[in-house]
Amino acid sequence: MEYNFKDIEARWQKYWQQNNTFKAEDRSTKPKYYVLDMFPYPSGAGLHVGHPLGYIASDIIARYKRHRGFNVLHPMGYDSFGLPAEQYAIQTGQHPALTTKKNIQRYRRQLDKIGFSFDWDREVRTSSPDFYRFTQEIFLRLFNTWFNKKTGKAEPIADLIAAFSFSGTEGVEAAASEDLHFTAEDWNMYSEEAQEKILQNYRLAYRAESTVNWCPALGTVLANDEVKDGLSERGGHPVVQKKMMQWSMRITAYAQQLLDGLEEVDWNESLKETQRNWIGRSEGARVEFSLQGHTEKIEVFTTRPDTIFGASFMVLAPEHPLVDGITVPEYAGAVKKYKEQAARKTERDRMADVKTISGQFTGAYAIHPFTQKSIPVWVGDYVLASYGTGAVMAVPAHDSRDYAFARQFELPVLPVVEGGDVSKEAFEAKEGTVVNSDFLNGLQVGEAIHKAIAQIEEMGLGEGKINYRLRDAVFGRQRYWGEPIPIYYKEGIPMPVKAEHLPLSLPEVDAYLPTEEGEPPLARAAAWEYDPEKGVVAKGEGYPLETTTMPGWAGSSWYYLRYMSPQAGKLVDEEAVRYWQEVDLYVGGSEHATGHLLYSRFWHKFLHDLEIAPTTEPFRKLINQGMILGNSAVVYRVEGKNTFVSYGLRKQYKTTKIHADVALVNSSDELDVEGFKAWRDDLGNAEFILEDGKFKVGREVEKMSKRWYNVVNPDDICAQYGADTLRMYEMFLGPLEQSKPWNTAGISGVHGFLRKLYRLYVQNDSLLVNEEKADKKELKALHTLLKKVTEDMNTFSFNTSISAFMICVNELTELRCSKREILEPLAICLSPFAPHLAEELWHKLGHATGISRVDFPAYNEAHLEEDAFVYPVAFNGKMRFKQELPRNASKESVEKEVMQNEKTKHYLEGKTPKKVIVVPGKIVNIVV
RNA sequence: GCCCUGGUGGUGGAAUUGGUAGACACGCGGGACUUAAAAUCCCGUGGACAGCAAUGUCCGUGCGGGUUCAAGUCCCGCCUGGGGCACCA
Repeated sequence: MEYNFKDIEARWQKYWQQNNTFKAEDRSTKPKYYVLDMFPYPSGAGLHVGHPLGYIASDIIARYKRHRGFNVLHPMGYDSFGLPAEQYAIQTGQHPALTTKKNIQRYRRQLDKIGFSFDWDREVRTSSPDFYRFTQEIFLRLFNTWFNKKTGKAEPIADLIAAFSFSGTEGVEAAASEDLHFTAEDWNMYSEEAQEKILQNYRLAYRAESTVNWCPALGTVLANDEVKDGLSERGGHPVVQKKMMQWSMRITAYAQQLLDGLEEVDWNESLKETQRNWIGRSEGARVEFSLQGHTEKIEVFTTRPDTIFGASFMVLAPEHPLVDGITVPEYAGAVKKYKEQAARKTERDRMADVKTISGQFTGAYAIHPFTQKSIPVWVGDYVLASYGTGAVMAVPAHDSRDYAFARQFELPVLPVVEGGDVSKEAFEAKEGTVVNSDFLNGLQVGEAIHKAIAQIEEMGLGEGKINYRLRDAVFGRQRYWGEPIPIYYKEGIPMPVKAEHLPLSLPEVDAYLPTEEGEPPLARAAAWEYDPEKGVVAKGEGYPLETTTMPGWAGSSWYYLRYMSPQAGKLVDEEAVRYWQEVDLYVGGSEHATGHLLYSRFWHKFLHDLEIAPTTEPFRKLINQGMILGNSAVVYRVEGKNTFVSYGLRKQYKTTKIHADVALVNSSDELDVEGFKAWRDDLGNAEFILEDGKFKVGREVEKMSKRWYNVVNPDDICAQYGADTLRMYEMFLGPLEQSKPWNTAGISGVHGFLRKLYRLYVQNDSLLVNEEKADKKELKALHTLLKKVTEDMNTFSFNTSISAFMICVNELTELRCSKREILEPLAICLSPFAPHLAEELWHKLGHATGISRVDFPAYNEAHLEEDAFVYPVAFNGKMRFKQELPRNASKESVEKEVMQNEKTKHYLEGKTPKKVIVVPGKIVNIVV
């Protein structure tokens, strides 16, 4: 019997399930290893071959670590709240819970076929009330916490209230939306409502009027990372800026820690860089400029305080609160008009419009703090209200945007750093000698920045300051299919739902759309009010409950902790968490760099402050698997006709491209014409212009998507070649972290390898394995493989491991080696990659128990050694011939042997070499 | 514009980190077995030139320089694919 993967795979998948083979222990004397995949959103389309790529890699590591004696936690679950299920519900009226359940079942079936070693007892689903009650608990903990800058930690809001009633804001250093000042008397006199309003300024989960990304098509707000180029990431709908009362997360409190934490994790550089860019730390100074005839001052933030003497005008954002107050009557009309015009522009317009410079003079003047000269104050939309202070001191000589503005409105340009020619463009380099700057003259830019800040602080004009680009994350979504926010409103004051009433379950609604008044879907629920004694009650019987739900990233920000104790009746079981600590290896796509991976670090640091999470970072090592791209097939239709032309002849016609289903194309790019005709109604009577009797398609590499008909389903591959072939082929395709197109053509090589390997053990239904002693060559073949695989486990270079397997098996086949001494370790080594086949072989070798926890065979360097080294002999660095020499020969004797060789003499042509270089074990180079 | 990454045969990709470039696989060409096909096995396969031949010589890792006995690998200057940030002061 040939290698019958169908039987083998079905048998061992059943065996693993029945024996609970991959159950992880929460208490163990073994060392632990936690290897995690980013859990999927169970979409209706099911899995394509790109999805399992990362899961296969993590499964290889998980299985390998088990062989190495680790207690491995390798769980899987579903990120099952989300927009697609909800939109499907809107269209069909089906409850999203139902479609989600169906999709999960399909995912599970597909995953099971590939033979992963997940501990399914630990499965989590973010949309399950058993899970989201704890997501809600974390929300309440965030609500009840403020960030103390002095300790660098989250602390109970009660402590802050105590501090306020004792000494007001004096001595309090808190992360806050606004810098507030009041005394203890003030605080104690405030109404409860006023006090709560102030507390919202400090809570880590808080409500605030903020400018949000509103997507009218989706009817909801979006976080910054969910917006790409002014369009929603899901669906690509336009997004506009809108002011709304919103729940937010004070992630900015942790900006510095999120930045610093990147130093201690083992992630790739580009991902760290993406997060650094997103956090966007910039060092500089806050400086106040007085205004002529006003007591208010304009505050600016600058990273170049050294250029302050070059400040020749100031620009306020159109939304800046001082604009109206300082504008002189004769400019009032023009300023008003300008502000309106700016307000009409969406974020997208502004971005598309970077080159048009617009602005308006206010008629007001500020006073330069050092020269006392008056400088004009303008309004301009290139200054953003949301960053820094919403105002800038313009130094046109050394900032290109200020420069463009100055040129447009003919404002003075004063160079203060040597090295540029400001007649053409701004000189922005952070180097050179400062000039025309009084006490800064002669200093280098770096020194001047420090001195300027020192002087600004001494004169009480401001201070050194660090700004971050990172914004607080909008947390409320006007949607149905998400975690309800456990808050009710008592006389308008947000109050936490009591712990005993969690989970606050999603109510039934009659439709999944917003109400006619524009309220979120939850406002439709018949029972969506709250009584602190009874819990959720019907309309009119309690206080109104919050109607927005949490965003998609809420559940995924802590699910990795839940896997440690998935059945615990509390957030986490302390003992389990103490044992598992953190995720040792996290595998997932880099598209989550500024979303999930940042938010979960934020929550983790918060939970660490509460002493729930033992570590400061959640994911020790992170690997981004590349995307598997689709290899689309395109056919060329002659314009205006229902005639298609083969790829090679397309240039002779005027054609348009049409995607064809890749299932209709064979590996030589030939189209199944009859299948294509039957594929779509309009193609039934299509004509085809062939080349050499065949119709060829063009190929294009694109994202794998239903839309391009280029989706390859792993089920089909499993049916045709088996899961082990699929697993190995996906790894063989190329480096894990690289994106690459799927190409089914190459799969035969890997499949052939597995059959060849099988034939080492079994032929004609009988076991070939014998008990003879292995010889040197056979041991070398095996140990070369063991060494390569062992080393590749650290670098995730599974593609080269598989090459090593092929070399080893080719060699053993050639040697006709079927010795147990070789084949037993070979089966274990294969187990992480092709687990079904490895189990089968292990069983055939006579072992009654499974292979999964058998010790991984160690390689022995002694078996890799050769009796003789083959030294390449080079002349002037060019290789000419090779010479075999004893392994333990000294440098000198190698040199002597080589110099006496006939060929050497031939190449030397009687000349004496200038130099002879012997690199032991590598090369001999003779320089003539 | 700034930052991070890559660029190697017809294709996917190797190369012990400065030491025989192109491992392994696909594809292609040739052969064996077979009535035939499938399957399997063997040989060849970067380019150019010379030779009946074994073989030999030269050129070759995006481009141009440099360091070195020796460069895909290190340094300088460009070109180019992918990703991130972006009127962020």
